[in-house]
Amino acid sequence: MPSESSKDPLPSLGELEAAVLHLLWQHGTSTAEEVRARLERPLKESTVRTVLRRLEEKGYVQHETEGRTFRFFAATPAERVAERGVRGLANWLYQGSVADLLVGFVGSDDLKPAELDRLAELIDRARRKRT
Amino acid sequence: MPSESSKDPLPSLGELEAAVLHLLWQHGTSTAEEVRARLERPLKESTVRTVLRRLEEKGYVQHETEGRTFRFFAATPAERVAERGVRGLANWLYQGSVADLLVGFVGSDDLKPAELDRLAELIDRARRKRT
DNA sequence: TTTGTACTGCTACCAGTGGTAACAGTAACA
DNA sequence: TGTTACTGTTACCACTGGTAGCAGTACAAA
Repeated sequence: MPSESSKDPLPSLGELEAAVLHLLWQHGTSTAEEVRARLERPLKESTVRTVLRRLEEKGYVQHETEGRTFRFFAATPAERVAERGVRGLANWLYQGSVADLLVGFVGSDDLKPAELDRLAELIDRARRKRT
Repeated sequence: MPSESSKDPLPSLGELEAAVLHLLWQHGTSTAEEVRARLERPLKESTVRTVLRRLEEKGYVQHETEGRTFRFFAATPAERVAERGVRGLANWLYQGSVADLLVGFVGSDDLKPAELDRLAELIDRARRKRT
């Protein structure tokens, strides 16, 4: 897949950037030091702050100031990233048809019956809401 | 989304690489010159051949020799790329659960009614088949 | 036989991105 | 007032992807 879903507003992420964003999703608002402490890799704090700043420039993260300390939080929920990703793939491979993209999955053994049920219900609810 | 679904065997593609692969999917086996002629951008043939070679190194493309000419073709069908892509997203965002990925996606209100309908139908069919 | 043409093989260059980090400045606190 | 905790800025390096030139080689026409 292309590294980026063409020119949509969510740029792609490196591995470390992704890991940091994950930590923010998992643990909520955090300081740079907290993020650093949670990372597997032993990194300098300046490294972590650079990554956080880049994530912020890319729009994935925001921060608020508490005293003189920055507290970072994810500006983009995982669902939105999921959506962008799926839509990017669909655009790239199937002229934007999400259904075409997912045909293979829904038809295969990838989804357990319970999951299918859950999806069906969600979709039903979304459809009702939209009428 | 991360530029690559971690360490899976299908590396990410640049924009031109993606365009070339698309042309191979669309038109089937082609020479470098044919690919070049079909690209919107006016590029030197050596450029196109470099791209083809890189795609081959990455495993997306293969070639056969016809006389002294290389004929390139896509080694990976679009469906496989789709699968890798979706699975990569699921791994990254939802510990591998494609169902969770879809749940977040469907819940995000961003699907058009027509897409919802098609998805609903796909899922319905899968459910019926599975009983 | 020579030479032009059509290919491939190899190499290069440059810009952008991401990982990693040092260093300088500044506010606060002991 | 010196140390401590932060932020701001800058740098460096590796890798990737777009773009392309040039050398070599084989075949075909003259």
